[in-house]
Amino acid sequence: MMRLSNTLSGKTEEFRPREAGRVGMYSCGPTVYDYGHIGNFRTFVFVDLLRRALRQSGLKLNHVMNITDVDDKIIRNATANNISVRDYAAKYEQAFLEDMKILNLEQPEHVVRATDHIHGMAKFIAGLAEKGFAYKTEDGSYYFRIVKDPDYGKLSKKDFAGMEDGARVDVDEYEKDSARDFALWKAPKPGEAQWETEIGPGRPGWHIECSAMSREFLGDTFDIHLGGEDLIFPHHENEIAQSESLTGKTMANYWVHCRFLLVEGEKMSKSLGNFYTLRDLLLKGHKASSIRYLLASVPYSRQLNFTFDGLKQAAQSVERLRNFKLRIETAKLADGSTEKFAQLAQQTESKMRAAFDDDMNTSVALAAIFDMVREANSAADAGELRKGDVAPLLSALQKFDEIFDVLRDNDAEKSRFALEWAKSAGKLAAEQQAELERFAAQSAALSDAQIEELIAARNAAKKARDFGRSDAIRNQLADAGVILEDTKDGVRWKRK
RNA sequence: GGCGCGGUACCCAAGUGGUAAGGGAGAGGUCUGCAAAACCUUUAUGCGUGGGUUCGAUUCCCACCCGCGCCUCCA
Repeated sequence: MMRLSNTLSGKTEEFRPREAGRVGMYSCGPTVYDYGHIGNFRTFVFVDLLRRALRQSGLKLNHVMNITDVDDKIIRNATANNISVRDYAAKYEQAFLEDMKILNLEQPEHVVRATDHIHGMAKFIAGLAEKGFAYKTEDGSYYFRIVKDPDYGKLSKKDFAGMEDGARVDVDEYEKDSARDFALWKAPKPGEAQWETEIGPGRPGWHIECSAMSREFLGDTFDIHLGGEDLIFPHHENEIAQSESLTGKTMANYWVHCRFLLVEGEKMSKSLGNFYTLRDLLLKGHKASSIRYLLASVPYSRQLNFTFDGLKQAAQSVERLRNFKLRIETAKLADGSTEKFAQLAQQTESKMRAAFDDDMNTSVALAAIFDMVREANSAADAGELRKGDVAPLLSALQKFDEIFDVLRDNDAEKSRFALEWAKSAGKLAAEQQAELERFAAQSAALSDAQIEELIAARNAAKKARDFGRSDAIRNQLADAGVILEDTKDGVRWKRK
């Protein structure tokens, strides 16, 4: 059974789904006002890892993720770019979905747009108003009345009881009863997106969408609510206030938050010049798998220090795992099998399972798989590995990759995608143009059969001790992006 | 100021009241016509500093120093 850090209780707890074998979870998705940055993706990678681990442990998932496609920033940016809010948001929603694919993030069972559920939100607010938790101001906005909710602050551990209502009201907040009250519904303003609803015209506040949509898809109470740690307050606190005030029930049993990502030890920010979108990194030549690996390698309950050195290290680590897989898949081995490898593989699977169960400790899971790789490599070097040993080892690798998903090598096509995107957006630097051409040349260049043919020719040349010719072939293949490895068992090759 | 997290080798990073996982880098080696790649071995008498508890602390307690987060839009 998995243990998870529950912000609500402040403890790491056994995860017990409400319904045996099934888990209902909600994760806060992106606000599509710009391209996603690596901080965003740390959280999304974590959510993806958790999804996969829960499923691997036998649970059936019902996971909802929202896309916030109307908010202040979107409206502001759309206005600045002189396009409609709808078109603006659609562009970045599309980009986000592309980025998810680049990072091998699975699609949640339900990806829901805020603007497709406006009426549900209006209805939700009407319900709150009916119970006295919401009030309407003169301009037609609605606010949540915090003094009505004695539990307010329970997630973020803030004590609002001592704050006398009115004593600290900011004079600028003229419309609200209390400075702490938050917007549920914003009255229409000229030029802004707005909807006609039963509570009047306007647009939803940020917090209400998650309350309304989670309830619609998951019910009054569900198992896990996920998000970045910065959402604890006010966003998640407000979701709880809205949902629990309306239904009188617990909204979610487990509130799990991913810690922040730092860049070179500092908070990522545009002013510090250490702000990177996923696409920035791909255009700098980093592989999608390196990025996913690095983001996955540190447990979510710890801050992750993202560095370019770390990214290189991650690339090496991924290579090591891929090379091992290639090695045991292609090795020429004697028949038979050895009990110790079956045991090793079995133990590795158990260790990984235990690591995931222990609050998604990905570091420990990685240690387990690398231990296996080292032991199996040693044995293979010593000639102890047999044909029958390959299957259990591959099985353990597969279990690993069902969660981490870094062994498939489709990095080149993803980098190429990013380059082509940059080209169409007019952001392509000269060296990136060259890189793009190189990709084009490579993919057009050689078929597998042609590669095999050239390798055979090189082998023949080597046998005839015509090293000039064999090296020329090796260079030709290298130019085409094919890397050769001479091993005891013959030549192994892979595309770069 | 309030609340919370962390300081472990050159870098990233687990972990535990009983003597430091894993990865990367470096060094050495195996393999090779050479090279690359691959693989192996190796690298912290010590886990921010000072006290305390204990037979024993990196792990618990106290103080201090440093870094980070939230408290306002933010993954």
